[in-house]
Amino acid sequence: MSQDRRRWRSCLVLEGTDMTEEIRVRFAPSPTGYLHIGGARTAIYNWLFARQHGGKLILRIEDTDAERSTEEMIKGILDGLEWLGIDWDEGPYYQSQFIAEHQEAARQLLASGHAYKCFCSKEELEAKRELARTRKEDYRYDGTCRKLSPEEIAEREAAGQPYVIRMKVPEGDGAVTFTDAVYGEISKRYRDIEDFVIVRANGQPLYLLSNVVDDARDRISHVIRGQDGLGNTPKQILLYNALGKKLPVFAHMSLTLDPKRAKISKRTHGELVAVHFYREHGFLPWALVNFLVLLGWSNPDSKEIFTYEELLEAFSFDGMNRANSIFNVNKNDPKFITDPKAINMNAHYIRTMPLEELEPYVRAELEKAGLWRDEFAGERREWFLRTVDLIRARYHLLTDFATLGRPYFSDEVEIEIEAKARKKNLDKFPGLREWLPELADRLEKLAEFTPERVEAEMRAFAAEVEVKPGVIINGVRTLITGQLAGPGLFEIVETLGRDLVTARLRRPF
RNA sequence: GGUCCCAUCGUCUAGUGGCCUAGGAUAUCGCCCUCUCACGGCGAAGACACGGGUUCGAGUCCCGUUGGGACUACCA
Repeated sequence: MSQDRRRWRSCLVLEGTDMTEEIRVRFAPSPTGYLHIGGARTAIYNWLFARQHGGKLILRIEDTDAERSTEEMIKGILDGLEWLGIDWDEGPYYQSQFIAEHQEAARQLLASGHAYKCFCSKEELEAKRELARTRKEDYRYDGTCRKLSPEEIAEREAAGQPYVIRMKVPEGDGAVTFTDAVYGEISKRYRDIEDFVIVRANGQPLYLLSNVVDDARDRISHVIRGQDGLGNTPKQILLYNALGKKLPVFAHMSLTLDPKRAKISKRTHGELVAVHFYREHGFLPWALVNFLVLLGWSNPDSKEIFTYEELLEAFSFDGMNRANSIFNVNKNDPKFITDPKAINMNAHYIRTMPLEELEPYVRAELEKAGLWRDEFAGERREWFLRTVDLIRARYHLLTDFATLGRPYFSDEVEIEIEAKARKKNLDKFPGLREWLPELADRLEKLAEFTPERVEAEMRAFAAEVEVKPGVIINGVRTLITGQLAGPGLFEIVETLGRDLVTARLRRPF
């Protein structure tokens, strides 16, 4: 990578657009049923760029692949965006509604001599391609129909021969050259571009054409998309020029790969790469956004945790990395359901965000698990928030509140005891079978049930039965929470309250 | 195969020719804190793909090799 590329990157963004012109970007997913993290990342960058410049984000569904696009498929995408907090200003527009316009553009190209009708059949083409392959030559459409005389064309048309429309790529030594806002100057020689098809034999326009026509109509000023669009950009530029449309600024972003360096996809990774997977597994939307924005982008002072405002301030194409990045998921890892850094970021927000902002998320988890009680939002709200605050530092996912948090929010006595905890804190000291119920009686009689008094009582009790305080303390923790680990015991005791604590202490184990 | 793009710790990355004995984050390990586990604090280990140039000096510039990725459809 050359370093001078960096220098003009920031200027370039402004260069393509004078100040009187609106910044308009678009996110144009095909309706695959759900938003995957690669798409989400693209959407995020577009959204940030629009918001940063007071521009507009247009949502366009590229649904021309009819079989694949259903109402539900589209909804999956929209839900994902909405959950992430990405809002758009126009749309969703549907590419399929503009097919006539795409066809009209092709007619215009035909009329202006920028395109031509090609009567070669698929079979002929395949044969030529095969021949080239056996000869180890590289194949490009040979332009047979480009040389057809008007008479020959008329003749074939009269005979009802089907045809596709091909773009007439300029001949000679020239090249298409453009400056990408991330990748710098990209150049592709005409001779390396074949006369590509823009309209099928059945009259359906191809993506390359549709995309350009749509972007031009929607007055897109900056095309921010995955690097997989980089190779097609020269062809699209040819189309823009032939159509007499102004070029947008192109900004391609590196791709997101899996640990085997393959492009992440629904096929090979399934749910793991779906935004809704993260939603269902207890991610905070902003934590995901924050993580995703860092996948391929960074800022000079290495800041990693951003508020929305900070991100708007900091974001720039200057920080885009041109190298693809790896989304570090290891299926089968019992400890990490996804990239450890993503989880860490989620945990960071869980333990540091304002309690009132966390509250609705925890509530939703508890509701899902049947642990929610209305009083948590009413007379016990203060207790609820304090309890959330007490346990959140060791949770990584919102779902932890419903699983690991169960002993805290449920008033059932027979809380399940983890095997490891039972072994280490209960079984190891058989005396606890007598001591713990006895301790329950003593706690019952305590004048004041405060952390201080409970602690004093327990330590005194430990001294009486001649064991280290830890034996009693850990035994109590295990019996009243079922867990090996957790907050300080006396805080737990205070949160659970006397009745629950003594009840759980008296159960046999 | 052709074209284009890319290459710094396991992963995300800083790096704009001397501030680099290569910095941060995460993950891992250790110590401190402590009733446990986290959090927090401190520390350890861990990278410039390779080879040539250019230069007084190269992670940084150039060339090559290797490796990876994308594009290359009458898919989007």
